[in-house]
Amino acid sequence: MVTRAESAAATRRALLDAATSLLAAGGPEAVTLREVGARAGVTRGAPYRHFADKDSLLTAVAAESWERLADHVRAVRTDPARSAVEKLRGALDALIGVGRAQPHLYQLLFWQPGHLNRLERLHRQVCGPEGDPQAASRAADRFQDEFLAVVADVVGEEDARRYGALLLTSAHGIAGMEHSGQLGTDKWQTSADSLVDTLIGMVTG
Amino acid sequence: MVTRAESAAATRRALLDAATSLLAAGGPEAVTLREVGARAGVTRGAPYRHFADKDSLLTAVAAESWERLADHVRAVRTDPARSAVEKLRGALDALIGVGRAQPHLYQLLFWQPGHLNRLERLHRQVCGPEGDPQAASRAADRFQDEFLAVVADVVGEEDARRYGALLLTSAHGIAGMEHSGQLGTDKWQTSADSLVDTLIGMVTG
DNA sequence: ATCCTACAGTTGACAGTGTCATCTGAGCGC
DNA sequence: GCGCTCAGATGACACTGTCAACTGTAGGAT
Repeated sequence: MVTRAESAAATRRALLDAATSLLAAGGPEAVTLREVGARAGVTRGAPYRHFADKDSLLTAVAAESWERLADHVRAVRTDPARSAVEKLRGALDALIGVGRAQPHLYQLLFWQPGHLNRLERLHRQVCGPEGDPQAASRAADRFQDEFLAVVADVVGEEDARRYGALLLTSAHGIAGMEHSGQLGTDKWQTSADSLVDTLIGMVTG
Repeated sequence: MVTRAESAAATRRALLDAATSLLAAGGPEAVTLREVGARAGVTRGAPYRHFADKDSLLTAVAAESWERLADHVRAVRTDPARSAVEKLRGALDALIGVGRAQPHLYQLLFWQPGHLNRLERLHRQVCGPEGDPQAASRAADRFQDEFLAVVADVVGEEDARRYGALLLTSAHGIAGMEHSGQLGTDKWQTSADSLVDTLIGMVTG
């Protein structure tokens, strides 16, 4: 037998897994609450016991992904076998790799939180904190902190912010352009990896 | 009195204007064919006489926006009052400016075409060309050509591709991060404009 | 002038969707 | 044991994109 809390936690986990899987397979349009519920073994109304609405569910998925990304960068950063520059490359590749392997999820990471926070933040100020949509922002923050630490190991503390912002935005842009297929053309005669090389060369040279 | 062709062209124009307006105001979710039709003075079924489906309508909106962007960069590039570096700044600001002023449209520019082309290109190969979804890609191509020419004026022909790709992806990343609100935090202590400065300094210095 | 055709636009219908009010039933404190 | 709480089920509603069938008129053919 299982306690009620355990059952509820398992359902919530199953809902998140189902949403993540559907998002990866077919984008946000494919994430329907009915299908999410079905894959989690519940019906369409059940998600509303765990998330305010569909956007909250997707925001929770984004939060988990940010957490994974932050953990990964932390693991890279504390790997004694890598040099500082190799760690930087690992961090950049991590972000771009998500864009490449899971474009829908990647888009969610940078789109949903911003879209939500603009409106929901005001909403939370009125209704009081609910803890949910903040989670994505905090997780993204943690990723940025890890990334900043990696950059600091390469260019030093005082230049970390300046170069970190440039590196992060550039990596984000590379991922986005690659995702939209505008880097694959022979017009630019380059690749994401080559651009990362150039980027790293700029801050180390 | 108006001819039938004139009437149809006017309706198509009104549909595009309505879709553009709705997109700017409330994002893709707010663009409903019923509301688009209502604002254009027709009913919900009318758009299907001009566009295959909702995605085609949005792709047409994206194509028009790419055209405007390309025209703007061309105007900047051929402005005799500006230096080469000032032209580069103008081109970068144009892209970032769209991201700032019309985030939903900006997202459409880089998201929809890539998402569609991946699947639709195969579809067109079977059903024969329809001319519509290609328009967005061609317009985006024209923008990139203009941008490439601006970059060539600064760094020379042979380095234009290499630096052009880096500048374009970086600008895209800056726009995206600013849009998602992740540049506004005091963590980075920088701004989109400041990053553009750094970027230009890197390729000119 | 009359018929005919092409076609822009209308209308009714259908399958899905997110969301909510209401109901049900089982875990758990008393 | 009783009763409360809450996870989940269910019915309903408004709204969406999409298509088949229909209507009316511009404009060429006779």
